Order: sequence, then structure tokens, then C-alpha cells
Amino acid sequence: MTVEGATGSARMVGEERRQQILDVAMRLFSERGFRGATTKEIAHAAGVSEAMVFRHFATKQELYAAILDHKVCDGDKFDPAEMSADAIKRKDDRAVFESLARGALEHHEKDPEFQRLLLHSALEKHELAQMFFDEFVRPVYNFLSDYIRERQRDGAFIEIDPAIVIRAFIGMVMHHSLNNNLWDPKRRLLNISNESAARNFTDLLLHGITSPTAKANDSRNS
Amino acid sequence: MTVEGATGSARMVGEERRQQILDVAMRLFSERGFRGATTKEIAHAAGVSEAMVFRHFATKQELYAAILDHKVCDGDKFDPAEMSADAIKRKDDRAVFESLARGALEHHEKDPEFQRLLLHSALEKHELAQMFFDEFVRPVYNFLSDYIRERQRDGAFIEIDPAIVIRAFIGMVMHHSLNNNLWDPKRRLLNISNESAARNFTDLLLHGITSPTAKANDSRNS
DNA sequence: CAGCATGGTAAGTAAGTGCTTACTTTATGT
DNA sequence: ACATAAAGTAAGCACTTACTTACCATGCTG
Repeated sequence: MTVEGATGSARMVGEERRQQILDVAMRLFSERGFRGATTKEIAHAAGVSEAMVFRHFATKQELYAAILDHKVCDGDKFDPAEMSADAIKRKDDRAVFESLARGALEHHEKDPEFQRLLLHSALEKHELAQMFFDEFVRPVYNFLSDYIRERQRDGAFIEIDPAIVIRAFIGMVMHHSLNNNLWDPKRRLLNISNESAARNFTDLLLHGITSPTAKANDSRNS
Repeated sequence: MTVEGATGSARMVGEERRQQILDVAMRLFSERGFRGATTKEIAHAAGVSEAMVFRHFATKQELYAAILDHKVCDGDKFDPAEMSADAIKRKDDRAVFESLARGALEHHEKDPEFQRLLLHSALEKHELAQMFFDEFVRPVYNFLSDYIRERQRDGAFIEIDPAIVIRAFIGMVMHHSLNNNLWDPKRRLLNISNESAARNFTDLLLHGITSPTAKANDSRNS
């Protein structure tokens, strides 16, 4: 009677089943998107009838929202500001950027559903994608922006719009995750550990790739 | 009798109507994805009955494939290798990377459908997303890889896996496009021209953000 | 043990979905 | 002028979709 890989078809108390449906739905939504994952599939994968899904969530939209909400608001969200707090106090540029990159890379590796879910919701123009952007991405820009400006006043960083630096750095990191999770999961183009990636991206940002000797002959900046 | 904004409801010769359906479908697929765009909508938006869609394309899949195929294979695809050919001969690093970035940014700005279409197809694990990756992204990696290795032999670039450099640079550019097209179309976090973005990303890659004076005190590399 | 709240289901419904069929209109070459 | 092929349509087919309804079953408590 038990359905394939369903973790439980035995009777559960409400909150338990609700969470299980949520977990299963999370997986399916991330794989197939909102329209692609049907309520029937979700129910079946959870080992219950479709009606149970609608007992716990009035509509499919509500289930979807509950998932995004859960992922965005709860979840072991790595808080960059907190994570690299002491690196910032020590003004250890390398540690600030590297810990940030490593945190993000590890988070996306451990939970690749998250990135897919987010992309799907952004493509579908779901409001919660915007919410994620406002409540999670913006703060990172603000907090990193402050740090960069401070280091510019210290004379440690060149004069450049901090937002550009942040866009570039987050670009390296997110694009790398996107490659690993979406385009090149076999890592055929580039196969390196998260540590190595974080270190190299940080190096690139802080030093660039032009060699010191060549740079001495280049009088373009400053 | 004419349907809303449909560009033509007058009778057309086959190839003409086929192309129009393709254009319309392209727009709808990029907006809603494969599952989200219905054949009825596509037909209606093209100002014809649904049956006409299926006269020109046997199945919805075939229509979808025709579009991706058209976008990936035909289309004014900017060929990076060709575009920056003389910059490479001159070994003008700045020009090589900057022209590449500008080309990509302008391409994505002029045709934002493309990026959405590609993302949708990648999320849906459509084979043509993989095809695009193999036939378009890989060559860029290969050709840039060669150039970087050459410049490393020249002593102009530091010793680093070229693939990492490319991943980082493409990351900056693609992530910036993604922000402009998907996450932050209002450009609230960063609002700069393509030229400025290309120049700054290239600067960052070649020079980094650490100031020259601070760099003199840093003995980590070389 | 009666009563009843709760976890659960089978079997619907109306509104789509991709796709087909049987048919009508229109241009065009001989 | 008129046969013919191609452009076009209305209406449906078989199936799926999100969502409902009406009904069981199981435990727990007075």
C-alpha cells in the first residue's frame, strides 16, 4: 500500500504531515517550477491523496508561497554580515570576501534546490522573488558597500563605485554556483573545490590577473 | 476582426506566417516558459487559429525546438573569437576582455528574451540548453583559455588556471545582465551603461581593487 | 462506550491542455 | 474561367489541471 519512496504513509499528526508535504513540494517545485509540478504529483510523492494537500494549503499558490517563505525567511540562511563580522573589524579584506564567497558556495552546494526555486520564481515574476531580492540581496550590497567605502577612505582600495565591485564579485560567485548546479553539473569546464574557488575569486578581485612586472609598465590608473 | 496587437491577420504566404508564429512564440516562451505558454495563446497572439500553429509545427515541442535552434544557431550571434580577433593579435588585453563584455552586454540588452529562454530551457533540462552550452560557451572557454595561456607565457598574466579567470569574468558579465533583465530591471542597485560596466569589469579583472600603495606592502603573490 | 474531532480517501467537477478533423476561403497558373 | 493547392477556421477529442464533496477510520476523552 505504501507509495514508492514516500517517507511515511502511516497516519501522522497534522503538523508532521504538513511539513512532509512541504518538503516534497519543495523538491518538485525546484525541479519543475510552479506550473510544472502538479498537485497530484506532490500528493502522490508525499504518499497521500490530493485532498490532503488542499487540507493543509488552501491553494497551490499558498503552498508555493509557504515554500519560498520558508526558504527565504527561515532556513539556515547564512547571514554574511554576521558571518564575516570579525573579519570586518580586523579589516582583513581577504577574509571578508573569501568567507562570503565560501559561505554562498557551500550554501548553494548543500541546497541546490534553493537556487532553482529562486530562478523559477524570478522567471515567473513571483512576488517572493522580488522579496528575496529586497530583503536579502540589498542588505548585502549595503553592508559590503559600507565596508568598501571605509577601505577606500583608508587608502586600501582604489576609487571605484562600490556597487560595481560588489556586482562583479557576487557575479563570480553566483555564476560559478549556477554553472555547478545548472549548466555544467559534471564540472567539465571547471572543477574546483569551494575553498579554491572562493580563494581564487577573492585573489582576482583584490589583485587582478595582470602580473606585477607588467603592471609597473602600465600607467593607466591613479 | 483583427486581433489586438497581432502584426498581421491578413492572409500570408506560408513561410511568412511561419516566421510570425515563431516570433510570437519566442516572446511567449521567453515570458512564460515551455509549459506556461499555451498553443492557444500563441495562435491567438499571432492572429490565427490554433490549427495553423500545428500546420507549421507538428508538435509544441517542435515549435519550441525551432525557436531555441533559431536563437542559438542563427540569430546575430556575436562571435567573440571573431569580434576581438585583432585585439588578440595586438595582444591588447584590455580590448580583448572589454569588447567581449560589451558585446555580451549589448546582445543581452537588445534581446533579453534570449537569456530568459535559455534559463527556462536550462531549468526544464531541455537538451538544447546543453547544446547551447557545448556549442557556444565551451568555445569561448577554449579560445579565451588559449589567449590567457599565451599571455602567461609572455609574463603579462600571473600564473592561474585560465578557466578560473574566465569563469570569474563571464560571471561578472552574465550576472550583471541577469540583474538587469531579471532581478533588478529598475537598476536600483546599480545603474551604469554597458560601456561603463564592460570597462569597469575589465579593469577589475586586470587590476583588482587593492590600491597600488597597499599592494606594495602585500607580499602574498609571486 | 458514545461522541466527536481529526487524519484520510474515492470520486468527482469545471476549466483548461495539446492536438485533430472536417470543412471553407482565397490566390494563382494555365 | 476554373481546377487546384495552399491558407485558414470552428468545433471538438482525449486527457490533465486545480480544486471539492461526501464519505470513512481511528484514536481519545467524558
